[in-house]
Amino acid sequence: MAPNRPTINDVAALAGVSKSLVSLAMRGSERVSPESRAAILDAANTLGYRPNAAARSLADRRSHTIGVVVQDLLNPIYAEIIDGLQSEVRGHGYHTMLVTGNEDSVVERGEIEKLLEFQVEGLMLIGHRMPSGALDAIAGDCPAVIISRAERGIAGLDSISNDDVAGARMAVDHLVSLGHRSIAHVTGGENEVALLRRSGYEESMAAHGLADQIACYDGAFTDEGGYRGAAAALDSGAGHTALFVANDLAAVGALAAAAERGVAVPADVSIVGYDGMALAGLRSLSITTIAQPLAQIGAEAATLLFQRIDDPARPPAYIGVEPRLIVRNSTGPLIA
Amino acid sequence: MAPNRPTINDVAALAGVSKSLVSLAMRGSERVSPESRAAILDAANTLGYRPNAAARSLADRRSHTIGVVVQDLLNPIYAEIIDGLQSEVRGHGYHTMLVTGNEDSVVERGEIEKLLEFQVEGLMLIGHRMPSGALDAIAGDCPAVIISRAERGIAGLDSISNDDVAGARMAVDHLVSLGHRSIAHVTGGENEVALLRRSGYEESMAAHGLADQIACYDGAFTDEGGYRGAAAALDSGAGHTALFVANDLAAVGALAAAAERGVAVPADVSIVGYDGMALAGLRSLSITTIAQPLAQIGAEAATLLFQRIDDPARPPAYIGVEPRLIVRNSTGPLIA
DNA sequence: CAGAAGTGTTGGAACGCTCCAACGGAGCGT
DNA sequence: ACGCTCCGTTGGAGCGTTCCAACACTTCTG
Repeated sequence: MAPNRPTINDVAALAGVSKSLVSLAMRGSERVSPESRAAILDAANTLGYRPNAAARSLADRRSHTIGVVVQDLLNPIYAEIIDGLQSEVRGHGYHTMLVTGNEDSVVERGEIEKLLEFQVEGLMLIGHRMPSGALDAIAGDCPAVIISRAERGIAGLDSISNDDVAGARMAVDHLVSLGHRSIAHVTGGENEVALLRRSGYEESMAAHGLADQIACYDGAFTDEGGYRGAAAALDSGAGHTALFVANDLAAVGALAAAAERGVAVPADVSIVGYDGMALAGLRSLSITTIAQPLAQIGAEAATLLFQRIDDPARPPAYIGVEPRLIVRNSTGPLIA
Repeated sequence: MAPNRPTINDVAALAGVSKSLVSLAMRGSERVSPESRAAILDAANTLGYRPNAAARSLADRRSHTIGVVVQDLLNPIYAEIIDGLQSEVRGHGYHTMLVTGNEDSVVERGEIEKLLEFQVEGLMLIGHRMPSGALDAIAGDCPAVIISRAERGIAGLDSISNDDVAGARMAVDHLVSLGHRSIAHVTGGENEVALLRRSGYEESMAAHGLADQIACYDGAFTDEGGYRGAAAALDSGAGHTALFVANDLAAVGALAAAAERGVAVPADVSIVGYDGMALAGLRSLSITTIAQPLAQIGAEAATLLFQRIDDPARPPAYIGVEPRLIVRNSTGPLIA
């Protein structure tokens, strides 16, 4: 810890120029003579000068930072989205500030507030749990994009997500095409995405004339939640031959519940997950899933955000990306 | 986007007091009369005032922020550590700024530089890949703690890690006690932690009189790396009956490689991982592992950091936490 | 060879906040 | 009535930057 960090004035003094010129040189301006530039860089170097970002952002009213709020780091799909995000954001010369909401909308609101105090120039909310009223307010303050949830028509707010209802239908369609009829659903809880997937399940079941077979078991978007829901389904005595589990993480838990009960997958029960997280694709899990293009979602979200930063008045945009069925070894034909 | 964000002066004008008093009130000072406080809060509210963090940190030279650099978000163990961290940091009234190094030491250095420009008051490096020279420099600039790697004796730098060598020995000891002799190691690459685990493996093999059985296959700390290394080990024709894989993520990949080859685990080959990530414990994977107390590591790291912030001159501290063997279903006795 | 057009450089104002010394007025004791 | 303290309050300086108008030179232009 240097007793006192060198400032631009120290550099200027050492280099024998004015602070203005140092400022110019540090930002790589053209209009600094080679000699001055060399002297300045030299001085900066020997002093260990580092520009103060707070002062900079105060002076030019730009923080060059965008805030990313992620619901739950423990779900690897968010990490995959963030990976896609980061490179895009860095490419635009911005810095990212990542905070977690801890699946608690109060904490989440607080963290967002903090980000706004930092004058972030844009906000990306990944898998948020906020009521839409709050979103309204946020969008009024700062360009924002919602990832993983469709929010159409809120002024100043763009969103990108896959079509969860369609995806859920694809899962059921797949199972039905394999001959399954008693297809249960392990839910992801009460959040919006979970509800969409659930309604896709119900719709598709009804469309196949299986309305009477609809059975939902409470779960969550965690391995533990999937375990719990699947355990309930398997222990119900209803004789389900297939499970559509709300997400991949939960599907891993469901696999565990099956293994624990000596229920073979897919011979006795087929399991379909959702999200397409990389881990689920490994041969040792090999979970059939409805995959979202995660990295692409991250990258496109960034694009959306920068477009809005350029033109804040632009009408709200929504990008829907297509989920895709990936058949692996956790599903198989119904064995009569 | 408000055309112009309200400032402390706007609030002061509306409330009919001075900006100094607003400043006091916003920070919850005792010495503001109830009437003034009410008027100020009211004005702030109707204007939608939000203090500017940049201006604040410029003025009082404190950012109230600590920077967290994580190597690779895709490895869930980091998420678990960060979870432990965050609550501790929030509890101290600090905010955290999280960036990823993308497993590239140049990017990592750049991100750290950015954090320092933001005047973070402390730095936590999780699983970093920097040469120690660079660490020296960083520690000179800012209180820092290294997580997951022991760095003893660098002034101003604390560190916390588990004992990777001892952990690796435990893994081998466990396998030997099950009767295995041809125990191969799938490495985690050339980084420091991977090398420690490797040397623990070699030491323990030698100690058991199995020096001639030592066999390392190149892998990485990723599922794909584990897959690759395990594939090489299983295809080598050396008849290994056990694999010690550098981390859990890689062990998942190793499981996949085994499954793909029709090699039963643990009947044909036993597999031990390292880290204790939550996912590995699920019944469907059930990987025997050397577990680190992840959340505890995060929390203690935060404690260490705040101690150093309080007393920057304190001699460097190192906390070693004990890894622990967790036996699951991926290991079993050698079947002759 | 005067005036115009650059080039490189400069000091000062501004950004929005916190800190500090100092203020006036109320309440106290003498 | 006087000074004293205490309390709530205030204006101004300062934090480290960027921006801007203006500067002194040099180099062109007609």
